[in-house]
Amino acid sequence: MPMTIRRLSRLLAREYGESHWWPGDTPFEVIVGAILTQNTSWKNVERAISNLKESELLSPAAIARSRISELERAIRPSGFFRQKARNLKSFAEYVQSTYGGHVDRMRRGDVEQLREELLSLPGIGPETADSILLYALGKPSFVVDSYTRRLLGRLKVPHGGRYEDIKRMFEKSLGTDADMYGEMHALIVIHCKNHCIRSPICRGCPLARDCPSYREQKK
DNA sequence: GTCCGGCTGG
DNA sequence: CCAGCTGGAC
Repeated sequence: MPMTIRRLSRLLAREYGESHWWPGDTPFEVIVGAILTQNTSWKNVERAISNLKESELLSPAAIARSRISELERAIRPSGFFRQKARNLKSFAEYVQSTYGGHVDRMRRGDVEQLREELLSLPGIGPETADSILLYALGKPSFVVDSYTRRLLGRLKVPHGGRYEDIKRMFEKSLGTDADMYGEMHALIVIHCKNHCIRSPICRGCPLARDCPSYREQKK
């Protein structure tokens, strides 16, 4: 049976249950995490966020008025610290000037327009924009990451290949519920960390029966 | 395609 | 020791 998104979500949910994922005490903290975790393990992001807390640098206002050098020192454990410090500051300044420092006000208005707005900021690409929309603001905007691409590739689920193509494919199959999107993306990450890593661990994989790559390999 | 990067786990 | 990390900009 060819794998569909619907079937994939059912199999992963059965295997891993609910994840209740993306940590963060406030929406702004979730956004900071989304920027810091770019191509970086969450463990290192936790250190960086912990440093920001100790330095009282976890609000748009505080970051907007902080010095880049101060930010760099705090977020150094999360890697790419020079660009991420600049990007954090420009995001904080954007929240200050556009939303009066209130992240919650970002929820108003059209999702597509807000997405474009986020994409126009430095250091905010498609995945980070969608992570912010989904996990910080609760908007139904599906997140596509390298794990998602790898998994679809192994399962040989046909798709256009571009970010927006994959995003739309998931959104068509999953309805318009933000919680469903969040859960699905989380399940994909958990699954790929467990099994669908670069050199796959197919023993015990809940998708093996439906995975063309597994069947090829077994020959 | 290449660069950015400290840190973790094997 | 070194491969890889829930990417993005150029």
